[in-house]
Amino acid sequence: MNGHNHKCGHEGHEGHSTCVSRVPIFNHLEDEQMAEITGTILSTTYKKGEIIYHAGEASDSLYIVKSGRIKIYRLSESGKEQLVRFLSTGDFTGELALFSDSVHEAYAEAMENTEICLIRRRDLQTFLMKYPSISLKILTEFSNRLENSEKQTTRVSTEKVETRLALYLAECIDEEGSSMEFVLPMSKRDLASFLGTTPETISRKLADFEDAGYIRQKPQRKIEVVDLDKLLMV
Amino acid sequence: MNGHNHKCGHEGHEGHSTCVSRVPIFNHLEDEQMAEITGTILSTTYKKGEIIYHAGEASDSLYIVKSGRIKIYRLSESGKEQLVRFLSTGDFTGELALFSDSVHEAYAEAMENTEICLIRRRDLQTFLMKYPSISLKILTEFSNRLENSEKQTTRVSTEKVETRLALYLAECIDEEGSSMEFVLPMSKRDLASFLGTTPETISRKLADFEDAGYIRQKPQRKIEVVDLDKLLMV
DNA sequence: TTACAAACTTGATTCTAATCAAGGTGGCCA
DNA sequence: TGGCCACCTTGATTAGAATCAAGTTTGTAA
Repeated sequence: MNGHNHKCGHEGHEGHSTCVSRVPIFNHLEDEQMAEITGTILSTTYKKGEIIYHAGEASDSLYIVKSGRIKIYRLSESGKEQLVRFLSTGDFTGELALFSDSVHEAYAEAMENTEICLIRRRDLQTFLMKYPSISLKILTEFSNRLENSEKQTTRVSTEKVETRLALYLAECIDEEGSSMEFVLPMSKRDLASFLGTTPETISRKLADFEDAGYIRQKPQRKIEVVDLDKLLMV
Repeated sequence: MNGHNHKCGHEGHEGHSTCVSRVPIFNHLEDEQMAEITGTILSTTYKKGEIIYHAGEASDSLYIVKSGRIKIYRLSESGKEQLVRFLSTGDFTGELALFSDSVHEAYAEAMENTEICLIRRRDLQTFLMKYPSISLKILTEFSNRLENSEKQTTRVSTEKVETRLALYLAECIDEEGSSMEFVLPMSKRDLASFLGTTPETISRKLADFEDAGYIRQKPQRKIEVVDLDKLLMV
């Protein structure tokens, strides 16, 4: 395994003690319950670009992001890369392998320097039986993820690139609150991989949107949506 | 709601009492625990073609298939239908709405006359807290489903139709055990919707495979795979 | 058993997006 | 600050698959 690995918890190490208390799947527990979990957690750091786990590797831990950003991607049967999702603070991954396969099907890569908390399968299963509310949190997270994944499948199956891109931009705006401007959270290259197309096509379609007056592209991956309605009518 | 709905459990109604004991998410429990769950279950029947739930409808129940077959499909933003999965005896659905949205995102339709067991959200949550092992079963099922869904997204995003179809046929053979022959579990129309293509293209690609000597199409949706290796090299 | 509807096949055409190719731009490190 | 590398853009071409349009087959119900 890459990265620097060490036990944490009872050493009074500030950075680590907040690990459990910060993530949604645990922070609803009582203090002493959280402390119990903290005691079993391992902490690891990864540098930008390092692989956290890769497909085919046996898995026996849940990975929780303490700080930093991670991207999860898969390789298709023919070897092409497809971006699945991004994780940031509080998100977790590795769960597929924990509950079924025991082998990772995807790749996890640190996009910047990242701190990860690890819970071993055995410990996690103990906690799940002991504190059932943790399962409810994970079930909620899973069902959201499943919903997203199925929606994505449907879009890639039935919409053309233009529409997929427009919908994606609209979702970025949604998350932004009231502002009509946002920063693309990834390179266009990655966006292409995420939306199931090529960088060239992304480039062209964005240019088309701009020509049509639906959006305005600004420096530093900033995009201003000028006419959301028309964009969504594409 | 469609279908005929009635309480079951303590009436000694044979068909119903086995409802809980037959499904994987419950049948590992003690007899009296299963009996307790059975007491809260509602049973419903649907005729072929009836809609069990539809997108946008509020959801407050988990649906378990007691007998029959169900298909789950979604409509994309532009109104095209996409088949997501099939359920048969012992499978369950409706969970997305239970753990997060509370509104269905997909449609469930009975493909033949079907018996469904319903557990209300409130009851289910009680049981999940009381018997944590149920959560583990559902988590396992979710993670499998998530894995499938992400694999499907990746395939549709990165493989051409020919490859997707070949991979699908190969998976049918896998499930078949040692036989090199299987029956397509759905119409070609549905298969097209499932694989993110059109019936015409399915028809053509299967004809191509047959011409190339990789498969043989027989009456009644039967397909014999003659050369699996070459099929997978497509 | 016939008749009808749904499912399927095949052909011709069009369209979308991938691929190939060649610059351009910008960010970052030495 | 200069140079380099990764990212991005734009153009030309090709390929894959959708669409449109007839037929043909099949399953099913009267």
